[in-house]
Amino acid sequence: MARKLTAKGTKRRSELLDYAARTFARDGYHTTSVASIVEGLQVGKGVFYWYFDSKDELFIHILAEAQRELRLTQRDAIAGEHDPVRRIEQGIRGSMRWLSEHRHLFVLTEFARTEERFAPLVRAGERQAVEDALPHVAAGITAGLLRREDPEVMTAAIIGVTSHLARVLVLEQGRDPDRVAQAAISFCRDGIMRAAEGHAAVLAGRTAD
Amino acid sequence: MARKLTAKGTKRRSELLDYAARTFARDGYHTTSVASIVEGLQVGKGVFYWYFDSKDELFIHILAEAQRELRLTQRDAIAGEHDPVRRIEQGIRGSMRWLSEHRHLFVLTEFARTEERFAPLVRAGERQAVEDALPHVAAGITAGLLRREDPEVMTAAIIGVTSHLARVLVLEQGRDPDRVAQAAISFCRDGIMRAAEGHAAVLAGRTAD
Amino acid sequence: MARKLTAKGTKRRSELLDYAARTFARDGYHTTSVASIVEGLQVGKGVFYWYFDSKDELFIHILAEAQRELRLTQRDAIAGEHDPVRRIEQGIRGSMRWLSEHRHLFVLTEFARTEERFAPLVRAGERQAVEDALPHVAAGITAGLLRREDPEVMTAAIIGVTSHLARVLVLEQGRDPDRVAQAAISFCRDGIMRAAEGHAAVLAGRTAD
Amino acid sequence: MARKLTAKGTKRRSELLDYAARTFARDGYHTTSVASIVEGLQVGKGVFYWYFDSKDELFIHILAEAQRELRLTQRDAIAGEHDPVRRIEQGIRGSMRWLSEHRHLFVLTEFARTEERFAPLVRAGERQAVEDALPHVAAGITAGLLRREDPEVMTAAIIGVTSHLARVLVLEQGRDPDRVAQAAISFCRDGIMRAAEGHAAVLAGRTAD
DNA sequence: CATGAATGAGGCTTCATTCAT
DNA sequence: GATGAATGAAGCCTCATTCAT
Repeated sequence: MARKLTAKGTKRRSELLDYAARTFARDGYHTTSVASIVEGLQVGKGVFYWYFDSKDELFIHILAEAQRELRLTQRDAIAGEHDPVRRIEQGIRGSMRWLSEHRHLFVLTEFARTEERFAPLVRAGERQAVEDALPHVAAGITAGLLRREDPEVMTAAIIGVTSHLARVLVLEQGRDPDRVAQAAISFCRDGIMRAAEGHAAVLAGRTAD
Repeated sequence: MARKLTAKGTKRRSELLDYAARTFARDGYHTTSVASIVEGLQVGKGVFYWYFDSKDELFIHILAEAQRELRLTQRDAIAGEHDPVRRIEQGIRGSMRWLSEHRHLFVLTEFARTEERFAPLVRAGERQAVEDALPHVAAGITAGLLRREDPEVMTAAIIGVTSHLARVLVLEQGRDPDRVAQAAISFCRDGIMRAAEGHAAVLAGRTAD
Repeated sequence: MARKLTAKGTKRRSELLDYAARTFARDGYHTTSVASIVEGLQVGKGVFYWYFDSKDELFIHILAEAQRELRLTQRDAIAGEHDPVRRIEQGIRGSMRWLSEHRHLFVLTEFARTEERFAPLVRAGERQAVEDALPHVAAGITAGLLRREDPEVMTAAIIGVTSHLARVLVLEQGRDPDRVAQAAISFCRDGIMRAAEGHAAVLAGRTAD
Repeated sequence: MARKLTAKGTKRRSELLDYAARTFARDGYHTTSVASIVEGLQVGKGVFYWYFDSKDELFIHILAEAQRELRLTQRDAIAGEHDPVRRIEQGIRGSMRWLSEHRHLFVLTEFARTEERFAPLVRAGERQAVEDALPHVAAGITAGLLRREDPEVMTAAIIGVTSHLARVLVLEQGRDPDRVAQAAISFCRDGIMRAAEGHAAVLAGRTAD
């Protein structure tokens, strides 16, 4: 593609992008036909193929854009923050808010994972996310703030908590994203155990298994 | 359907179920045609429709069966364990092992969420999972073992950690499921923060936000 | 086919014949599958092909049998009657009664006409019906009882009135077949015009067209 | 459907309608595949579904259109005629001519009656036909021109004569429609009995049954 | 005789994509 | 830039028929 677009053209293109993304998310990628997209926008079929090479290309574009935006949001969220723990917390907050505001893009990632031609993109994005967060976790460990565990595992766990709570509590149950972010942070920080003595005892039991 | 099946028939049916599940997982639901399934099993097309009403019905069946099996595995895993915390830990171990052994069923759930005709099933299964785990979390709180937080949130977070680590570390990176389970447990128990003093300080900062 | 059948076999065969005929009539020939027939009778598919070579053969058999029965009914109805006009009347009565009692066979004839492989059978049956009735009409003319018109046309018209009233008034509206038969007879005998002088006048008008 | 069609599109659509109707009539509805229709018109398979939602929908459209046209023809045929008897006669003439000119549509109605999803349409059309003709018959009775019998029965009988003679004499035997129409009229007017004395005698016999 | 299982051609329909205007 | 029309491969499913047991 890479066409030079007029102002009107640019607008058309984002309309397509946005409408398609929402429809894909609501009805599924395969269930949504190109015909239904152009019909929904009241334009001819030619329009679609004027702006995009194919349905797949359009989808990939949506996906890439979503990843880019989420990443920018996270970057903004932690800007000006230097404490590694706070950076992580702000990252969680930023992600949660973005996910709640772009819920339709969330499910698209999920779908993309299920087809081999799209999956690499998702995996790359995920690796990127880990790479982005990893330094802060590592710094936290180095600074003696965080538990001395495999930082990659920790990072993955944080992402797991954040995205799952986003889906279940924010998207499905409609809870307030900031509150949920706070809960995710709290969980990630301290886990479920009551602090103090309890630890040692149970850990002892564990080791005995 | 609900056909009376002979021994041979029962076997065929499972073959179909299993082969289809693996193919759906590998290539995607829509990308896998009924034709390719029967071809893979070297049988005529009619065989498929002798055992299943439709491709959708088959898929739903696979999904339901997977949820049932995972649930049974979890039940078995915590059987004989009375301590709530240990129950949770064993639940995580059981789930992780099952997910690693049935990785193909994992991705199917992910896909199912992306189409409205399948999504309700997934959501129901997820609610079920929360309901199954919730009592143990609640019991842990009552017993003074767990932090006094919204038990539903905690449960969801545990599930989020478990499933995400299963995917990223076990399925994608091929790590040992038992080790990953242990890591998940550790994260869920204690979070990322180094115990002791750190807490109060940062929490104070948090409140000031 | 032409298999030697045991007593049980003969019964099975007519069960199939009857059930198939009713189902064909209710749902249509193509819409009724062999599978649905054997299922409705709670037998295996082998049974069907034990008694009949094919679905088409079965249908043709039903058709032929129906024509034969109707013809026998008509023969019985006019037996012992020597007056040509009365013979016609009794033929109408007999037909009407038979049609009302075998309504499902009625619609099958209608369908058969729409496919070239069955149509000849229907046409042959219809020719037969005309040939059966024609002599009585001809005799009526010779005897000076009936109008001196093309007897074939008259015969066809009588059949048309009978079958159409059977369908609309008896089958669809549920009226009493004997009453309808009487109405058909009355119409065929005297037409719609009031007797006497009216005729000439209008006929004169007609000729002037 | 309800698509905006260009001139070319409108033409295509009629081609499909017409070709399909003729093929359905010649070979039967089920025996005619969508594939054979588009092949016969030398177009791609998609063309069919560009203009119609389904094979069934197309068929229903053909049916409805045929009923509409026949009705218009009848209306035209009796236009300018005020005498009820003449109206009936002209109606018969018009119908006969139309049926002979659209013989392929005739058999389609017959088929439609044999499947429950189409049958209501046919029955509705038939009721309409009766309703259209009924007033003239009733008027004829009131005016003392027609025999004082149940007008609905008379109407149905007239339709029965007309359609049956159309099929047997015009379509199957290829006789001249105008001549057949005249014969139908004659039959409907006066029946088969020679006028005058015969009546009373036989009617007496009838009553004695 | 009878059953459950299997076959595979063929039917209807969808849909990404292309094209003439 | 845009439209309606067209293409045709491919998908899901049905069903008459056959076969092993």
